[in-house]
Amino acid sequence: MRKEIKKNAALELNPNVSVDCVIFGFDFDKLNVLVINRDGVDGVQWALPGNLIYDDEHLDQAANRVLAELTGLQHIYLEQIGAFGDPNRISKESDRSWLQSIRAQPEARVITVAYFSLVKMEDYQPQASSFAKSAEWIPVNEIRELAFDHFDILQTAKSRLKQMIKIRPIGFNLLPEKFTLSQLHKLYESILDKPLDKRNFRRKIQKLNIVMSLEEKQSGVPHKPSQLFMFDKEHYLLLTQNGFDNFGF
Amino acid sequence: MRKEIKKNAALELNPNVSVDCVIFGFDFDKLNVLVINRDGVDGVQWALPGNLIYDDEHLDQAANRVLAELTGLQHIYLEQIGAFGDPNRISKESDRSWLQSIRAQPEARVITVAYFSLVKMEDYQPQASSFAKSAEWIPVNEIRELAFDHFDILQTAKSRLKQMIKIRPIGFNLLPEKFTLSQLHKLYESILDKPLDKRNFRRKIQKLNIVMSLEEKQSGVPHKPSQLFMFDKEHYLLLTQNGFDNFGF
DNA sequence: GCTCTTTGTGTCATTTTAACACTTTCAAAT
DNA sequence: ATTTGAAAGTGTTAAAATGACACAAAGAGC
Repeated sequence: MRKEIKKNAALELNPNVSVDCVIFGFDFDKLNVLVINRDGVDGVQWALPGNLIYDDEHLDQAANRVLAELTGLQHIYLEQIGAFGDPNRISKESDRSWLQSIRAQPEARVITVAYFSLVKMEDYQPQASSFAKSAEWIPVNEIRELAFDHFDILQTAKSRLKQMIKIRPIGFNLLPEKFTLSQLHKLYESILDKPLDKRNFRRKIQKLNIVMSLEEKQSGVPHKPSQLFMFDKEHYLLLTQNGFDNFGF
Repeated sequence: MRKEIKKNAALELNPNVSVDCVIFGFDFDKLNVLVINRDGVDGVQWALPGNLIYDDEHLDQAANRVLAELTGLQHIYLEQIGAFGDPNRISKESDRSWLQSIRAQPEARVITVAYFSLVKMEDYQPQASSFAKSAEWIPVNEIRELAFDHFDILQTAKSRLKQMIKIRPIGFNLLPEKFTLSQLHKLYESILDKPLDKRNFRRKIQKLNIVMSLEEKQSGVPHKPSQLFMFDKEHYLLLTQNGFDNFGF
């Protein structure tokens, strides 16, 4: 596996530019992020899935490819966060030695372009491959440290997400087709990291016209079953494109 | 001049990563952007000030350096917009031939990291140097075409600015120390590209507590002189850091 | 049929918004 | 001295949005 990467690297990997992906997933309780454990690094040290780009590759494509290679996740809409590139970003010894083992030019200055996305956890069982020893969902709030400058990137992604939630609808990507308003509510609370009044939340969501109530209810739950909803794709997309001004909580 | 750059390039310029700067200025009437005309390109074709980074240089520093080298503008807070890097971004023949004349590796794949900033036009008289044949303020709305993918970058910067104006105070960087509310009003209209009700605007601004009325008035104007204001730096900075939720127009 | 758990719902006081027009002040021209 | 032109400055009102708050309904399991 690693050999194949090295071979390509010799041909066309750009030694100076990499991509890293922050993939958020929601387990109906809290936000999680997809991290990998690198082959060849002792002990457990999580990193965001990322690697060098090819010379003739669009950045967005590179992000999708790298994510797929390391975790198996495919067909995900990735949105750019920005470029990170402290020339001294390789400060940890474990990062340095790992690069020695995997890169043709381990000392090269690297600029990394970070991407993020929101996905339904249930639809994406991560499958580690390439230099990823494992790939797992970890609760965002439990993460204290990551390889390279990945912790910074994660923080930036989190705050970008908080910002985004106020100007665009979010949820379509994080929830299953049919969902309850309580789940959506919990999702917003997880992202904003604060409690939201249930009734006011429901009022606001309904006014956006992005959810359609189904005829169907939850079943098998040991309490009053919840009404199920779907997103109204047309309105949802419209708001995604145009954004909205006043959705502050 | 060009020779000096080439020499440094041979030593440590990173052939794959550049920075570009979108500098907005306000002339009390409309938004302008700072562009250069490149030496060695026939006719007039504007470009954003930008160039390759050095290998050991922070991205932010590189942006500041390049901006200073090309236009003379210094000590400006630059904020990152993101990375741009279509592998086919060099589509125009003029761009290609210009790179041939100036770069050690003119065909190299380049990722550019874009920055933007807001400045007081009066404080910054651009002084072209290095490979910039000229450097000028051009009204944003008159720009139809730029070199490379700079037009895309400009569009992104504009929309980022529109977004930013809703969550942070803006003006401190674009207006002189003492200014009138009408000037601030016009600035907001220029950025949002739509008319705003005068009374409602003033009410909103006052409620933010970021402006302090001075004892002083305009003089020499052929109409009722305007009250002068200053920004209340403390409150202004506080809001810059914390942002605000509801400042939609 | 009792218990447990989560769903689902309305009101009211306060704040925010958008729409709207006329008087004041100065410089310049007559 | 008077007039003219041009921008500054100011308040009200109706409609909409916000935030705070509590209890009945529905199902599963025992």
